[in-house]
Formats: sequence, structure tokens, C-alpha cells
Amino acid sequence: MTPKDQALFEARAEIAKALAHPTRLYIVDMLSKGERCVCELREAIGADFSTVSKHLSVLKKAGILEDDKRGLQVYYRLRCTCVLSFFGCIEGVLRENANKQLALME
Amino acid sequence: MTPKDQALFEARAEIAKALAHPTRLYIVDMLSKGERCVCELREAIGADFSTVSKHLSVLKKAGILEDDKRGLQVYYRLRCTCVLSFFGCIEGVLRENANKQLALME
DNA sequence: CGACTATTTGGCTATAATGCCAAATAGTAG
DNA sequence: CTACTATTTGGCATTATAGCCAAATAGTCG
Repeated sequence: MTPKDQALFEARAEIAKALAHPTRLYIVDMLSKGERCVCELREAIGADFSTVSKHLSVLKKAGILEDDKRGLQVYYRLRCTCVLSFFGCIEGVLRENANKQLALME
Repeated sequence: MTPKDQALFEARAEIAKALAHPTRLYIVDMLSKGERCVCELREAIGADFSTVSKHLSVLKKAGILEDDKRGLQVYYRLRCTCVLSFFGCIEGVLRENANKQLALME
């Protein structure tokens, strides 16, 4: 693996890591329906404000989300909807896994 | 979030986590060109056999790879190529990030 | 300014992931 | 059976991640 390749795969892994948490996937899913402020997200998630805020900053640092402050609230939204294709990928694997389970039961 | 939703996002996160490592992404990339035995992967990666083997087992447990043993060697391959769309997703974000950088420099 | 609300940050502990080495396993060949 | 090769597993030290609490920050309103 060349150093250049290495850098590429590390950059990719950074983004994958940002997505690799149930709460963060949930956040992405919610934001796919439109922007939300932190308190709305927090309520839906049901964790501490600080926890939610840290998840959001992970996603933001990876370039997946962007935010802006309007009055007292900070609104977050997806920076590019291409992330949603990620779910398609994931679902494909899950479906495969389920099919295998079924096949084994026969 | 209903318990059912929670389970769904946890299942998705399992798969995302399996992909969230540079070496494992590299493995997926190599296997997208066809199956490889562990020693070929090990050589390309340049890490300890045990390290490579553990990465492979993570990907296999997530349902991303499958393997079979032929003679002394174990061959691994992608279980469904849908994982490759993952790279498309990732690249989309990386490209966005790069564009933003460029925009800032103007 | 001072009280209040929304959010972020720092600190801390608990848990999980990484990667090496050494040992175990499985298949092959003599 | 023995020696050998390919791979996996167990153990362990190191580092990273998660989530809570408390404190800091930023914006709003009187």
C-alpha cells in the first residue's frame, strides 16, 4: 500500500467512523427529513445534552453535518445527502444476512 | 425512539463499525477485484498475520465477507458488492469537504 | 447589566478496539 | 506419524470512544 493509498483509506475511515454509532445513524436519519435544532434531537434521542452535542460535533467534524445558530438554537442539517446511500449499502448487507439465516433454517 | 428503531440502528451501526477502519476498507477494496487468500492480503497490508486475520473476522462477522478453505489457504471474498456503494457515499463527503476547503481559500 | 435558556467544553470513569507476540489448530506432504 | 505451512485464537498493553456531571459560553429579554 503506497503512502498515498494509506492516506486515502484513512480519510475514508474517518468518515466511516463518524457514522459507526447507533445514535449518530439515528441523527443522520432524522436530519434526512430536514434540519433540526439540538433540543429536538436531544428529545428524540433521550440522552444528556452534552452527549448529543458531542455526537453532533463528531458528525460535523467529519463533514457530514453543518450547523448554524439562529437565536438561541443551533440548527443542524446534512451537508450532502449522499450519506443516505450509506443506508442502502448497509441494508443490502443486512438483507443478505437475513437471507442466510432463513436458508439455514430450511 | 422505539425499541424496534433502536435495534435497527444498532444493527446498522454494527456494519458501519466493521467498515470503520482503514485496513478493513483496504481489504474491501482489494476484494472488490476478486477473492484473495489471507497471505496475499497480509502481504499487501504488511501487518502481522494475526492482525489481518482479526480484521477479516470482523468483516466476516458483520456479514460483509465470506470465506472458504481450499487446501492450506483460506480465500475471502465480498459477500455482496453492495458494500462498494459505501465508497461512493464516502467519496461524496470527501469531495464536499475538499470543495469547502477550496472555497475558504478564495 | 442580570437572569435565563440553549449549547458546548472539560474532566472523569468505564468500556471497547487495536496490534503485537506466542501458542493452538488444521491441512498437506513425506 | 512427523514435519511443515497457513491461519486463527488467547493474552496483554496501549490507545480511543462513550456518556455522564459540572462548569463555561453565547444569545435573548427585561
